[in-house]
Amino acid sequence: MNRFPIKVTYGIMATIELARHDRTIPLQAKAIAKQQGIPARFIEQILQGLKQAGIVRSLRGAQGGYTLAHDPQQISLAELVNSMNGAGMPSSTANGSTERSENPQASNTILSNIWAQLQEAEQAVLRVISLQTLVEQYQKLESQRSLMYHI
Amino acid sequence: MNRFPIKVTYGIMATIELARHDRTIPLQAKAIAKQQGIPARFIEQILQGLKQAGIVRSLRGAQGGYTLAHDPQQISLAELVNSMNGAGMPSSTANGSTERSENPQASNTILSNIWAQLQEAEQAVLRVISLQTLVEQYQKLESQRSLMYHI
DNA sequence: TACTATTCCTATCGATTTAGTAGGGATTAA
DNA sequence: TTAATCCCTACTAAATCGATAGGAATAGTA
Repeated sequence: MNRFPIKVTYGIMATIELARHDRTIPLQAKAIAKQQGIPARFIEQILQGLKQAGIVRSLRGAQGGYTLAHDPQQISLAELVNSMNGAGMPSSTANGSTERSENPQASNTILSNIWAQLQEAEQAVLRVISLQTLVEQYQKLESQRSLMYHI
Repeated sequence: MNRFPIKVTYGIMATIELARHDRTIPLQAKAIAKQQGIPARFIEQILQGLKQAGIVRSLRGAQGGYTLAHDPQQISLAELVNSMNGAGMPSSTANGSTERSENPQASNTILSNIWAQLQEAEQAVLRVISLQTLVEQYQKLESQRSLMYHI
């Protein structure tokens, strides 16, 4: 059961697709959408966010498209997920303080602290997974799938 | 920054309040609401969920209310959080399969696996924190707060 | 130059979830 | 019998999620 927001899921699928593609040739949003079965106009938005985060580069105009800004080994899943959850994404709240009331209650202090621990535990998992690893897992699963059809 | 759903936050606040209270005497939803500044009709619903999960017991009628079902040392934060996120809560989807499409894509397999790792990391953090610990932290912070007023 | 393919920017929209509110029935101590 | 309490169900406003839509800006190519 994958409970990542669909935006995060799509963003990761897109970067996997970019990583599998020749990095010297831009890959179009439309091509990624078709390949991975993602709504084209939606993946455009997500790619904008990934660009803002410096994870992908873009080239406009005919023959334009997107390329990875760095080597797949240098991109951690933490970077990917954080860039799509947090600020900088098109649909993120531009507002400065949408914080929940921040009452100085003891319970709030305690829960904020526990929340921070959970965040750190999550980051620890995500930091050790690279895009390269994802691509390798992807290729493996895809080749298994093609073997299935062979039987 | 506390980003637990407010339902979870309130539920934890309520159990802390119950743990601070004489366990042989039921504490009313209304009293908890007043003490912790939670909407009374809302905390009622949440307490229903905690009851279904076996975390609190209830007594109906005049002089009724809620008591903890177990010793605060025996109740982990994992139990609390899980009981309020998952099934059994009044507002949970009773529907059997609201799963997201479950397409057999490789990317979905990979992300499901990573999601499971994140869940386990979260549980590992929550399992080692007991309600007793929360109460101790709460008392400490409250006493600090009363010292502040003394200066 | 004109044409076409592409990214980029902003707005809108329907469905779902969240955070409550509301009404009233069931139960029980006094 | 009455008042206090939990219990059950429905409703609702606001936020968030998962898109869709229109069109401006840019760049390669004929």
